[in-house]
Amino acid sequence: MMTLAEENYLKAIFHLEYESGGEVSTNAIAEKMETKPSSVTDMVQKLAEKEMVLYRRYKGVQLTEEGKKTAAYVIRKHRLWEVFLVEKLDFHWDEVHEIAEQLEHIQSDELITRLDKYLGSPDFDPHGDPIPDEHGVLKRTSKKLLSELDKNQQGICVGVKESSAEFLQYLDKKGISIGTKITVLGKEFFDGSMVVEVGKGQFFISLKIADNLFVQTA
Amino acid sequence: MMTLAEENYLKAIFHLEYESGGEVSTNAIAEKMETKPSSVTDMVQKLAEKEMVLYRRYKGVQLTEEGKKTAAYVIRKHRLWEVFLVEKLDFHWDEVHEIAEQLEHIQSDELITRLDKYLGSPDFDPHGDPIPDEHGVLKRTSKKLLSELDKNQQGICVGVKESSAEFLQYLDKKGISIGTKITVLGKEFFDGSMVVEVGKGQFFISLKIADNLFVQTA
DNA sequence: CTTCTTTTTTAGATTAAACTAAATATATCT
DNA sequence: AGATATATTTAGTTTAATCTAAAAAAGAAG
Repeated sequence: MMTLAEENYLKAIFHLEYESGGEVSTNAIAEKMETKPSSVTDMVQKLAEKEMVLYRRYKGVQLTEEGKKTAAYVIRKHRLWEVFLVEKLDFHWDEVHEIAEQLEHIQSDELITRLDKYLGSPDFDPHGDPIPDEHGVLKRTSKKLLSELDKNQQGICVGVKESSAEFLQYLDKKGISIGTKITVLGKEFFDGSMVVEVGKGQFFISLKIADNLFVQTA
Repeated sequence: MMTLAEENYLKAIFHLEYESGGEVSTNAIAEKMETKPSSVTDMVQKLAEKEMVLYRRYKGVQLTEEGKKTAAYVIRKHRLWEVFLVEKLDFHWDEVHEIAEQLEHIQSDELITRLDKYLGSPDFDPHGDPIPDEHGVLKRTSKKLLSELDKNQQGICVGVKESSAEFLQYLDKKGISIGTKITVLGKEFFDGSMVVEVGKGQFFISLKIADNLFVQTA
């Protein structure tokens, strides 16, 4: 069995591998986990003994198949709970992360099987991130930043990159929430600002905003 | 903040105080927690420093008001989650204890407020035990064992004392589940066996069965 | 009111997960 | 290549929660 701390490390390594493609460094893990590199070394050695990662001193870490499966399952649980919190308990999408961070460690396969069915086996969480299936496989997603869209393209808002209270308030004011369709009417080259259409309105959006908003394209 | 272990000790002490009325002994706690008395002493001293219990060496322990409130809240969370598991996820009543044992430690007042509302603010859990309200107050319950009923009395099944798979199968076969009305038609003095009416049927029940079934009386 | 038993506490050790400080690899730069 | 900087690991501590074994207090019995 995995401890809570071990599960959190596996999750962090999983995300880092996804971002970088290859092996993951001790420092990168330490930064993501908000801990010291020496603590990471300790833990990584324990995970290597449990055959959850391949570890070469001074070189880096890589998840084994077993490690990947375990990490994906924790992420699956996290995202399913987020769906539950938003869909059933009416939480706002930016309030659920910390609670899901706790719920993801509840140990009961039966619970997750039933929760998944109860929620209608969703493919994405409230932030637009894909939910791994029972085998740890992630659905391919076409999620990208609004700033990456070109003139005349459109996308559906699926989440935010960093959610400060002010930013979410701004979105509310502009009538943007999950599922809102956004069309790029114009794009300035020199500062990346845009004019977008949302519902019946049109307005200006700065790069800072467009760089912080995830959309899904067709 | 309370740690997971501390919360479990408070819960155990709460239940023991309820059973015995007065102060609780180190040994009693050790037995309930399935741990050694020396571990209990350590923990009880920590809880005393946090002013969750009153502790007099060699004498015993007693919850403070703060300790009672904290324990009742953990129990409230446990029982609300049990309702969720049975009502929403269709778990059987005897499968939910261990999962609720984990869920009860999730820290988020907002979560519990919303969960309670979502479940319709239930007063009892699937075992017929009362759910403490937001202030830690327990609804008075008239829950008793079926074996305590006299001839011609009736009760509504609210739970079981010890739930083995065989026993629950037996109940299923006889058409008894939560909410079933049971009327005592006759009671043998020398062995405590009964004849009961359930729905349209009448049948014989041994003391062993009647001693294991909780009913609520008017 | 001593003696014996039981209960409770103390002292010292262990494990998981973190930390600090020091040592050792690896990487970079002139 | 040699010097310096950076990354990583090791060694030794700390804290929470447990344990075993030994000591001390309380309760029971003659």
